[in-house]
Amino acid sequence: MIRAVKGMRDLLPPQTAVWNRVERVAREVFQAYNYHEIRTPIVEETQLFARGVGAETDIVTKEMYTFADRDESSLTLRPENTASVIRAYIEHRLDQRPGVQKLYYIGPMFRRERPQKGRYRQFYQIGAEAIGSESPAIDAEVIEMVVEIFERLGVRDYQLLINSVGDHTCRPLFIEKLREELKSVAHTMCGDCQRRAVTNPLRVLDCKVPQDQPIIDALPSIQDSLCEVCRPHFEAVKQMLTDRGIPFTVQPRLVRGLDYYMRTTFEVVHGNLGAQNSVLGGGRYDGLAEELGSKVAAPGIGFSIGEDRLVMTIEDSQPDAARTELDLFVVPMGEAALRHSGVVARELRREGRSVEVLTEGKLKRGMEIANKVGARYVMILGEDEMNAGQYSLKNMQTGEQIRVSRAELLQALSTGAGSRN
RNA sequence: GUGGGUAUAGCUCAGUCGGUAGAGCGCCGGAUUGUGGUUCCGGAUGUCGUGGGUUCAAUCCCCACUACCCACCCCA
Repeated sequence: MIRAVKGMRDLLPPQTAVWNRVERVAREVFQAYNYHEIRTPIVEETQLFARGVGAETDIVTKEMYTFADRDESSLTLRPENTASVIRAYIEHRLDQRPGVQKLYYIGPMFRRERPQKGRYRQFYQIGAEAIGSESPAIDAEVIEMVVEIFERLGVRDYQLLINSVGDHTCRPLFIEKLREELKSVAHTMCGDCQRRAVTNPLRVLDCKVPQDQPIIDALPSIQDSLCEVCRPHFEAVKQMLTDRGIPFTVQPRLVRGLDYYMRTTFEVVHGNLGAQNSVLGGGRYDGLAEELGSKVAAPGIGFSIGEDRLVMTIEDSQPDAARTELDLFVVPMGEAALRHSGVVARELRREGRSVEVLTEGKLKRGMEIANKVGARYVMILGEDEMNAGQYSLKNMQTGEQIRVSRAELLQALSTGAGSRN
């Protein structure tokens, strides 16, 4: 048997109904904030991610699907989409368009990690980028927008964490300071931290080993090291979130794994997700465009939602979210009735009803299937009905059955004929 | 890349102290000639993950492998 490759899954109905709802709501929110869709290729030159995401990051060093094209150029399946969006922004000179460019995307990303709960090798992200402004007002608006998506989806029990990781001026200074401090205490920490203390001191702050927590608490906080530019920027973001009544927690230990983040970073975590409890991550990336070779600056901020994880939380908390809907199930009896059913079904479908016509099997079989697929109504079309020029319409919820003419059919479906009030 | 767990029907699982397997749900048919949901009756489906070893005999014991799940790492 040929199976889907490791870490890549088939999404089947009725589960796909949840995915569609998530994507529909996201698009509605993006529309409300004047964000417009961008679709970039799934394959890019490997260089884009090496330079954009960071040559030393885990994503680039060990998680990318990279392969040689037939002309020997190195291509990579996108592990994330921000680098692509910035590439497109530069390539198509979107800086020449008026105002801040507000773009969103929905699509699959690829990282070759060991799969586990909430982590797949092909996973889906819903993300947005606001490019062309350094204003903290944009940061606040972007964060507000993600909260709006969660709210409209009815997701509860999530927590918004924010931080500022500084910029090219203050972050290197902070890292040095941290490295210094760690020299004296690292040997008392877990093995991973001892390694990180040398390779990537910021990640020490992220350590979850309980014994290390008191030590980490005593380490310097980035919040105390922000420079004259970053500090007021972060203060303004917090103020504007407070203005909007959006609850948040400042998490000074929040460090993101992609090199391009600077100043504002944020994350949304949710319980019931297992170890991978981060359902959204984002932040500002003011130097990214230049890193990718742009002559013009393109300061921006963006986020991406782990759609797989978001869908998981909704499936857990809203069991009826995965439900398919069918307005009418038509059961014709005989060749003439089948032909007639096709014509009537087309009419109703054009009026926006979902209609299914039974093509084989007897009436009883039709009723069973209609019941199992959850059809609201069944229309029976047999000899009696054909002769009378009327259809039998049965409300599957109440069991009530009435006779309607072809002209009355649509109205009967709309008004919920046969239902109890 | 590392660690732990699990592999038996479509799904969730039981089971055989070694004698080639069962339940619930689901699916199909019947009781019902033109009426579903409840009920009753009946049915189909498994190379018991793969390969090797021990044995008269292995789904069960031993070895190896593979797959899946969870966790670490890291991230969405």
